[in-house]
This record gives sequence, C-alpha cells and structure tokens, in this order.
Amino acid sequence: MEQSFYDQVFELVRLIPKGRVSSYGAIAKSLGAGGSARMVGYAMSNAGAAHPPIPAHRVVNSSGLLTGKFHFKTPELMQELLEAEGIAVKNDKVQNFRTLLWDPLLEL
DNA sequence: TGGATGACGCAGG
DNA sequence: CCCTGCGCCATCC
Repeated sequence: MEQSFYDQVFELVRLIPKGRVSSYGAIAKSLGAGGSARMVGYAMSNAGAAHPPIPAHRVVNSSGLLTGKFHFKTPELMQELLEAEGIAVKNDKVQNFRTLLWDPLLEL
C-alpha cells in the first residue's frame, strides 16, 4: 500500500526527538520532494485527526517561526508544548533554532 | 479531468 | 528586520 506523502510526513514527524525541532522544508527534502514544503504543512492539518498523535509542535518553518500555531486547539498550545520540552520560544519564534534543528537527512 | 487549496521557501525592496 | 509577491506540487472535490 503506497503511503501517500501525508503518511510519510506523519511518520517522519513522529521521529523528531523530544527537545528538538524540524522544518517543513527539511522534512519535504528528506522525502525527496524538495519543492513541496507546502505539502508537508498541508499534511499536518490532518495531524490533529491522525491516530497516533503527531508532535506537530516540533515542526516550524525555515525561520523557526511557529507559523502553524493557529491550527492547534489553542494558539498558545504550540509554544507551551515546545517550552515544556525545554525549547525557548520568543515572539512566536524558536530560539537557537539552528542548533535545535533536527534534519532527517543529516541525523537519520 | 480540471481547478482550487495551502501549518512553505526564497528573492527583492 | 518587516512586508510583498511568485513558484512549487500532492491532495481534495
């Protein structure tokens, strides 16, 4: 059963280590779809409905901005989840993003 | 089958 | 640093 891009995204996102973050672009690229970063985000809209919960809060845009926070149950939830894992967030942006970034291509 | 959609990325001002 | 516009492309209806 061919797993759609969605499913591949879900599985990869679930592999993101606690206390680390990843970006839509990095995920898309690791799946061999460099230009479809938007699809990654689009896939995440299903994250809330997906069965094994997906740590979508660990996925931010290439700048470390919490662009998808409005898709959570509450806009504050995303930041709170990140801070609960030891990730500093300021002004909707992940601090030390470059350091915390988990690139599947490099670390998997 | 075709066209709209979108939790992005990058370049330019 | 902030904002704007354009391109990308799998999925949905």
